[in-house]
Amino acid sequence: MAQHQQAIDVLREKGHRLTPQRILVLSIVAEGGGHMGVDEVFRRAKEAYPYMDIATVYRTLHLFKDLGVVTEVAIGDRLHYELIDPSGPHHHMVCRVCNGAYNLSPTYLDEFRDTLLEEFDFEPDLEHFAITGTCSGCRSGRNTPHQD
Amino acid sequence: MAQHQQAIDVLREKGHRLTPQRILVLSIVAEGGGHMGVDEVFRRAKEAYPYMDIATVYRTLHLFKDLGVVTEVAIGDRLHYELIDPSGPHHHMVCRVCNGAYNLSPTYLDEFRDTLLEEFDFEPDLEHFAITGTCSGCRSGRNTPHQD
DNA sequence: TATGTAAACGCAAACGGTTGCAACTACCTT
DNA sequence: AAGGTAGTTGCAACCGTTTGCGTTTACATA
Repeated sequence: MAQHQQAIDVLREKGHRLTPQRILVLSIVAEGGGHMGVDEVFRRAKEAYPYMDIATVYRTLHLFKDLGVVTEVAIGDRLHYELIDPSGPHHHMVCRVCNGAYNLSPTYLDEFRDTLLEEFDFEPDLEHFAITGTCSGCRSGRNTPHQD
Repeated sequence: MAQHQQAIDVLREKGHRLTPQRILVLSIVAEGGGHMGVDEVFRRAKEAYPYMDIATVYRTLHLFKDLGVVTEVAIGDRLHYELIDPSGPHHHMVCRVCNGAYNLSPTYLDEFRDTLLEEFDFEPDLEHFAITGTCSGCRSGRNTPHQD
């Protein structure tokens, strides 16, 4: 535990209340390791505390995102959440065949951002950004497709 | 009219039925010029044919997308549709302040695609892809924000 | 032109996500 | 430690979108 202690401190500092529901959601996201879908967070939260409401999960995750303690990642048409990465921000590549997710350093997008700024004076939002595509294994037919 | 005659031919060739509803939706999207939200398509369709159902609009737009006669563009959290551009595919830059949309030539993303392929053997789906950000006018404070 | 059949429709129910509201509670003040 | 209050919760209603299903209809065939 205490992997997310600083996240709790951020809550306090910004004047938000430390409710059991918030601590529960935070610990679930923290323990999950990678990014986690809302349904998965809700399922685990309800296991621990049966009165947990899905609206509370959504509100809590949005709050954490606004406070910058979790990052929001669009995978397919669903949003996933993960504890902010202490090793710095990164993007995601998600394979639409096997659903595998890979991290991508922001340096690969920096060049693209610079081009849009120079050419069009347009500042793109590329913060927490998932690129869908087909990964190496699935392109070669080595992987078996994932169902869900 | 007949701006979308070839789209109708594609329907016939692929063995789909030419229903009045499909022709209506197609002509609405074609006449709209730029990209159009589902609600706008539905509103206009219902004006012309009051029995029109929202489910039919969704199914029809999805069919047109699969057939490649319209392109689907995510603007904010809603999908918009436009007739396939005869001058070739393009991406969109959408300003999150004023909602303005700008076309972007694929050449700007080609380099990025090549990098991902070379470095990770990952083939990104960048076909019809909208980049959110802040446009020139809004960055300088010249524009007034759009409400909706 | 009449007939048969699968495709497409309209409707209603269901889905994931958001919002309004009354009840509750974390936390500040005393 | 007790009280007051604004922030938070759970519930239910709602929104945009999708899906299941019985009915209708476009189109192939005769």
